[in-house]
Amino acid sequence: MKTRFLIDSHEYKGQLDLDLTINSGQTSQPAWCYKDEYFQELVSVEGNNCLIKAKQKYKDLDAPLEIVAESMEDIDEESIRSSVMEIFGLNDNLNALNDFLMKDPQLEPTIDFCKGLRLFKAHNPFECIIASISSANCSIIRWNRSINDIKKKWGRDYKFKSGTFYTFPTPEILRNVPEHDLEEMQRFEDHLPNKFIFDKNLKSCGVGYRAKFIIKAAEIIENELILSNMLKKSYEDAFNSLLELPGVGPKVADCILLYGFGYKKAFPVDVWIGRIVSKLYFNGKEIKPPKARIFGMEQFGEYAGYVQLYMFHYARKSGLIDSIKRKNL
DNA sequence: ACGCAGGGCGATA
DNA sequence: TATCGCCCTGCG
Repeated sequence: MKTRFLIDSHEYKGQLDLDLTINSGQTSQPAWCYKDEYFQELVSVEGNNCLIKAKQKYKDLDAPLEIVAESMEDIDEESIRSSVMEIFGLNDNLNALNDFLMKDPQLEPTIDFCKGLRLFKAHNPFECIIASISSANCSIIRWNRSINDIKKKWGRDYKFKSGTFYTFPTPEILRNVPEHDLEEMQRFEDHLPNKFIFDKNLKSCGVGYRAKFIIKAAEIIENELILSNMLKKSYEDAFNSLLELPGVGPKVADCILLYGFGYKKAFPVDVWIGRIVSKLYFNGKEIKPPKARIFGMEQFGEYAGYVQLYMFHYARKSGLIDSIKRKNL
């Protein structure tokens, strides 16, 4: 089945910069592959895997969003549309957000730098959890590569004209993956082919010491059905239950809640957000992450997630980041 | 080359 | 309860 439709800018509130949204390094999933003018990714819609291709028809933040969807099964166009709206944050009212930002002199300057920037929501919450664990103490390109490696090695492959795409493996698959090459080798016992290359273990995906966290987290998630219960929980309960997962501390938990489950009041504080908050709201006096998190949640309320996204992008683009290298805070 | 950045964890006081 | 050294890899 192949479906093509448009989402017009009057169907959502505010603008959309698709490129910026996909490539702003949000900890939900790796950036979508860009090919033949479309951003492309394999997404599960109503349990069917479906290639979604997205582009803005012309270079304008109010341009209609063109969607092409390809799948084996027939999938209701409305379902695809609502998945796309969710993934690209099109249900968020950026006009209201701008009104909020405008009232705060520290945030008002972010508006010009972040036009059309939306929360890039995870299409697969489990992938988002593993991506967030992988992202700890790690650069964006590195965890992006790790997640793509994991998909290639243990996901199901789907071939389309524009290339081969992979699902993210389920928790039951990932929990059984060898942690390192030694373990991979041991599983072959004495059937080891000569000249064998050990590249189907977690460490070979560049996740480093996080490999055991990932395997253990996959095991806990499979056993305890964290995913389906998550949305019924209050933010605080969901936060605390995520902290039970190995490799998940406050920052990673907030990323999972924000990008994976849509809790917009989450305010993930990494070193940069910590420094930016210190600079903008505490005269440069160093505020430690736990305090910065509470401050952000109280100060920005339901907009906290967006404020965090906008602050970081603004700081990168405006040169603020260069001026807050720790020494001259 | 080689030292540092990045978040979480477990040990320390 | 706060602080510190370590985990792994890419980059300057």
